Amino acid sequence: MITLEFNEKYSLMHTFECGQIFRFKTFDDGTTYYGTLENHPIKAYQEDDHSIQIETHDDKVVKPLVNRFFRTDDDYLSMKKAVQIDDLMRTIVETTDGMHLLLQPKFECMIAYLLSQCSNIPRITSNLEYLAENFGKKLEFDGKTLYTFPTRQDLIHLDEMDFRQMGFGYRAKYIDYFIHNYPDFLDDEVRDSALFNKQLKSLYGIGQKVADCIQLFAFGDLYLFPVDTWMMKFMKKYYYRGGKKNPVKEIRELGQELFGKWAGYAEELIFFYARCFDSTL
DNA sequence: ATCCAGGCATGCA
DNA sequence: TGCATGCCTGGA
Repeated sequence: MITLEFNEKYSLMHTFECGQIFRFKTFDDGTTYYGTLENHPIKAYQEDDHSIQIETHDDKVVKPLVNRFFRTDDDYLSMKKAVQIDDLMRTIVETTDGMHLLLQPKFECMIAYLLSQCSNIPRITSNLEYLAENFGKKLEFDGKTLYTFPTRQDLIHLDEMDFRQMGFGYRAKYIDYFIHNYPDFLDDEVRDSALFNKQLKSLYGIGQKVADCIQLFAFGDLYLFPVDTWMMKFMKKYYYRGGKKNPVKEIRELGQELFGKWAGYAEELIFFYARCFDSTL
């Protein structure tokens, strides 16, 4: 048993349901979630508002992984203060209270966001689960059957046609290309954030939005403000006052101006709120 | 049924 | 640099 304690509220449900991650599942309406990290089974349980408990098969090995994954070192209270720039943002912070960003395993995260374009959460989830169930490792844990996400080596024998048959559609060629042309820069010890963003965008199938999501969710660059259709609708309605038809670039920059180094947190709080709590969008 | 999703590459001004 | 178009496919 591993206990993670926080000064602030930590909501497992908000964290796993906000839309940043796809393959953690609850069977009890949001108190307990099951998933995997690397080759380890993870059961996460909401103990109280400020602490969660993790069960796995090897606490000693998994402890550093969950600390990293659940971002236990984030200065969440400073983030909340910084992001509450007006009444609307105060409402959003209150509504989504306890939602934390995660630091996701990078290979799975990259596949997930390559699959995300013109798709939706249920479909992305089922695409990822198909990969896990067919090419990952099966783990029995706490009465549940869990599947690890496959490594690149586990998928290297597959090609575009295989991925098309899995229902990936035109995204199949991006997955195929990524797996067979895995770039060295992803494993560089030292990263320059701006350069890294360009390097990601140079990959086949990765544009500004997917690059920002990968860099935010799997590499932890919290200042990024990914702009998808939800963010466009939200920002046009509440903050963006330009007149351009397709102001993705300006809205991305506006997000960074408004929320600074916490723009990534702001984006995810807004995304969750826009999708689940604002019926006018 | 047509239309559109959590975008991107491509071709063209 | 900016904009239009096609892309797989499942769900409304």
